[in-house]
Amino acid sequence: MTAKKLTLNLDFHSGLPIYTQIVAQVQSQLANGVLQPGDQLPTVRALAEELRVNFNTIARAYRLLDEARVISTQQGRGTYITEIPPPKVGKKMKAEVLLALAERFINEAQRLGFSEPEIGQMVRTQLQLRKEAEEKSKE
Amino acid sequence: MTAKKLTLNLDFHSGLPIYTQIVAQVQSQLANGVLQPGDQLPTVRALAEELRVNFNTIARAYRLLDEARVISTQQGRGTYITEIPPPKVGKKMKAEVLLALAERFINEAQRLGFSEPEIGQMVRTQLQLRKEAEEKSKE
DNA sequence: CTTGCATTGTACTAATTGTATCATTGTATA
DNA sequence: TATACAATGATACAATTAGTACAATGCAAG
Repeated sequence: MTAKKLTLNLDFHSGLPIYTQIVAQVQSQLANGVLQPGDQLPTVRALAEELRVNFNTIARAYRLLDEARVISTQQGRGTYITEIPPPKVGKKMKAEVLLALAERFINEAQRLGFSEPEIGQMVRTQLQLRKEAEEKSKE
Repeated sequence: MTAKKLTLNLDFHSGLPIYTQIVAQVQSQLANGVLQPGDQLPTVRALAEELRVNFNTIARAYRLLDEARVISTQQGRGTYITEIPPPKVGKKMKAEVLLALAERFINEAQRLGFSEPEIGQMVRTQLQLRKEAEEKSKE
């Protein structure tokens, strides 16, 4: 078993759902390089025991991360950080698709208590970071 | 689970609304140190049964305390005395969650072939629409 | 190579908890 | 008394987490 330790810090009284906190921290640790592509995450049951929560809560977090292509969960095998960044296989360039995505994102953020300015600021920052990263990689 | 006992003394003939008495006594016990930040309060139903009152009355009291930032009520979880010490940690974690949310959204949009300017434009548009809707509803 | 079993994630359901909405009650006041 | 309004109650709903059973995978024993 080569699963990483995955140290998570949950706040049970923050008003944020456990599964949301897990998703956030895994993505954060991936962005920080603490987690690397190919790393195996703890099993849903192992992490559940460590965090003292039900393993379905972990499964829910993993499912969200899987849907976001951040990790790959495989029944009977385990869960791994996705090896290659998601392929850009855009074919439906329809504005409606992007609109729906944006609405889902904004709704979820607002549901969790974030204000519209906060949301806008975060998106601007993230897009700017990616833009800079692209320019740097071109050199 | 670890909910405090929360001994309240209600006077049903004082002319003071039940929910007002609950609010006052919770605040009083917090000031006295009987209740500590992080403590979990009884569920609305448990406290309602103990006090022989409808649980909506408890919910109303909890809602007022929540609006006063004295407690944090969380659907599906419970209600907790607000943690004062780690405002920094709380903020940091919230930022992390929003960041993760934004990253998921942007990743998915890019995976579908949308460009960064397109994504930014869509979010700006949606936020602007909501802002206008809010202002209109205020009139 | 096959079989059995342990490990791992999945699906579905149940339980727990707060929320929203409207109805009822009771009381003050015109 | 009639009416208006605040307090409380009833009911249905939504969000989160937990429980249970199952399916896929891999590995080791035979």
